[in-house]
Amino acid sequence: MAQKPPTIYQIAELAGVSIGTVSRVMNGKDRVAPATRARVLAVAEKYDFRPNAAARGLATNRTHALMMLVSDLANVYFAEMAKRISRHARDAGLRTVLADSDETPEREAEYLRALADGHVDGAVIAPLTTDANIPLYQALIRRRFPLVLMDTELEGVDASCVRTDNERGAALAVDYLAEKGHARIGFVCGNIAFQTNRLRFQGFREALQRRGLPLANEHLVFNQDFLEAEGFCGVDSMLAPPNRPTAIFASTDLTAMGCVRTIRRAGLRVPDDIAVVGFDDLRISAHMEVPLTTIGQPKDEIAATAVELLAEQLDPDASPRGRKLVRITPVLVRRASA
Amino acid sequence: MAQKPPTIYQIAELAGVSIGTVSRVMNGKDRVAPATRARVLAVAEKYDFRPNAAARGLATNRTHALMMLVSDLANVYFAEMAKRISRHARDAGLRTVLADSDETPEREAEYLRALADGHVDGAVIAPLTTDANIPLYQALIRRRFPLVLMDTELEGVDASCVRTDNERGAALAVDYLAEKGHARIGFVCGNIAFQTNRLRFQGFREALQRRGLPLANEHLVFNQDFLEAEGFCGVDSMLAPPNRPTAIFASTDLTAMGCVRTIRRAGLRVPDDIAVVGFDDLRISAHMEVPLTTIGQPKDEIAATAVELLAEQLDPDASPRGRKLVRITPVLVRRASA
DNA sequence: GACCAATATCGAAGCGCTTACATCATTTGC
DNA sequence: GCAAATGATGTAAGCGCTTCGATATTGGTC
Repeated sequence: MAQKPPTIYQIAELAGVSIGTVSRVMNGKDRVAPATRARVLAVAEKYDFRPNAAARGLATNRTHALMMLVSDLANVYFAEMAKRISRHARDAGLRTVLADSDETPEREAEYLRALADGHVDGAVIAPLTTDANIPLYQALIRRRFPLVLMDTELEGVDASCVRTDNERGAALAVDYLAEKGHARIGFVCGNIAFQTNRLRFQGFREALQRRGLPLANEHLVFNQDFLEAEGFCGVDSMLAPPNRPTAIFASTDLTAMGCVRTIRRAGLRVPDDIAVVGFDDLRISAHMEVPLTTIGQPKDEIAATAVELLAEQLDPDASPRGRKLVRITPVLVRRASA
Repeated sequence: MAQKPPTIYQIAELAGVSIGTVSRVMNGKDRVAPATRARVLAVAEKYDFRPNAAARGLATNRTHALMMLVSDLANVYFAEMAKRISRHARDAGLRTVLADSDETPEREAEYLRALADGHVDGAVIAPLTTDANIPLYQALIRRRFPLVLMDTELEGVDASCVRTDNERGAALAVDYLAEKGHARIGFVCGNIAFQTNRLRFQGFREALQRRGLPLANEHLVFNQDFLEAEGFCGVDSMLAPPNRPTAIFASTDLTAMGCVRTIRRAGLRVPDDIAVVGFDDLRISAHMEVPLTTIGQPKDEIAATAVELLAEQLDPDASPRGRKLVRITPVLVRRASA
């Protein structure tokens, strides 16, 4: 076990002041005579004094930490987001406590409940797309627990939310493809359990309609299980010659990679025979054998906004909480696959 | 801001007992009359009572949290490890606080120093391979702060450590390749700044010697910058016909993917013209266009061991701390690339 | 030089828990 | 039946900090 670090009492004693004064210099809010401040600081430095987090938390009811709850940390997208959230949180003076629900509502519930024990001040959550935990979310909101939803909104949960404008992103993809002359565009959907993917499909369909482009059922694939995350994408079904699409929009880069792989294995070329557009712009997407053309989520903007929205709610003297929905506009990233 | 949750006093009052009793039933260690326990539990349940973490921490000097410090959370390998660590930690009753040093010693130092403020009980750290922060590590050890190093050992830091047996892994790769008849085996090293990669190189060279296989300088590439992480791997240089290697061992799957890509772009086939073996066995490695043959790190075993080693140190009545080095034996995963 | 407003500092209460010890009520053993 | 042991619960002292009201000090002012 660790050895006892110095407490505020010892520092006060050593600096010849009261603990109140030490506290004030450590927090730098109140005025303290420059000489005193210097003396205290010197002692604190010398003994490597760090105010105990628990004691501070108990006294102020603030932990300076947030929980980041995602459904699968090993998913590249979430990993990238977690990194960014934790960086922005740090810049805002907050630590990041990690929580991975492993795509199970039970575990998500567990973490949601744990929020009440006060080990964090608030949470940034990429919720599972399921109704199971809606009541828990609502309870948190009712208690005015600081909360920001990321990526997916929750029906009946009046929380702030940041997400990419998925519908718009899908439209971007369709427009790009259409302008390149593609008339038969297929859609391969990542795990349909995610709201994100559903919205992308919706945006896709609408964009098609807007342009008067047809959508054949056999040009539509919906994935369900987690395997999709690795790019088993079921695109094979639409590769048969007669009515094959000339382009495919995949609702996720991971899915898109699966498509490219399958298409090439079938002896077809990307983008010559079939063009592929993904969504997300993961770090690795630029480095595939066929660098992926994709709809890029401005990840850093999303992360920054999420932390900002949370910080707002954390601010004790802020205006009354208003639900905010921030839609971030995605961007077309042209590379080789389309 | 959040609304006040109930305290132990209110629960005690409502259940008609003293706070001591409530505390005892919440912690379940001491004996309490079954009837009383039931009553308290009922009240606690009804009011959704959760003992305040800060107060608990202050009283017990335990936070039930660990810090997981890595150099880049968006690196797939670390993301996978973080997920696993956090799962095992959770199973051991610990939360995981995330820290990403972004590969800078300064930030690493910052987090190392933060450990002293007691917001976590211990740390699992994948250290940067640099001498810069050795003194900080030593200071932590001196204070007997619970610490487990992951993946890389630190000269002069007497801490427990779990890592894959990198030398052995490299030997595995060489042996496999040699037995397949390859005599000219090249080596492409991931970021040489990492100890991990250096050890893999060392193991590679030794295995070659042991088998009496030659190692030409032009069959050796060392990467330095972070780009390597995405698979820019500099393998092009050894693709010229006359003395081209027939197989390549890449010290990282990410690097191996870069190799495969480059090789195929050059119009050569993997594994027919050049076989490629990677190291790590990432989740995506199985799903590349050419599924990667690789040396698999038993990630879950590493994570479990790390948490275990830490838990040992956390246990107040454990035997005196002894430094432990646990080497996990990697495993050859045969797929298509070699 | 007395008085007042600032300014700097002290002192103590309190944050919500755990836990050692005290207390009280039962049993048990003889 | 009574002392002692045993078990259940209450009590209160911290844990290390923040913060608010009280106190001490300083420097102008007239």
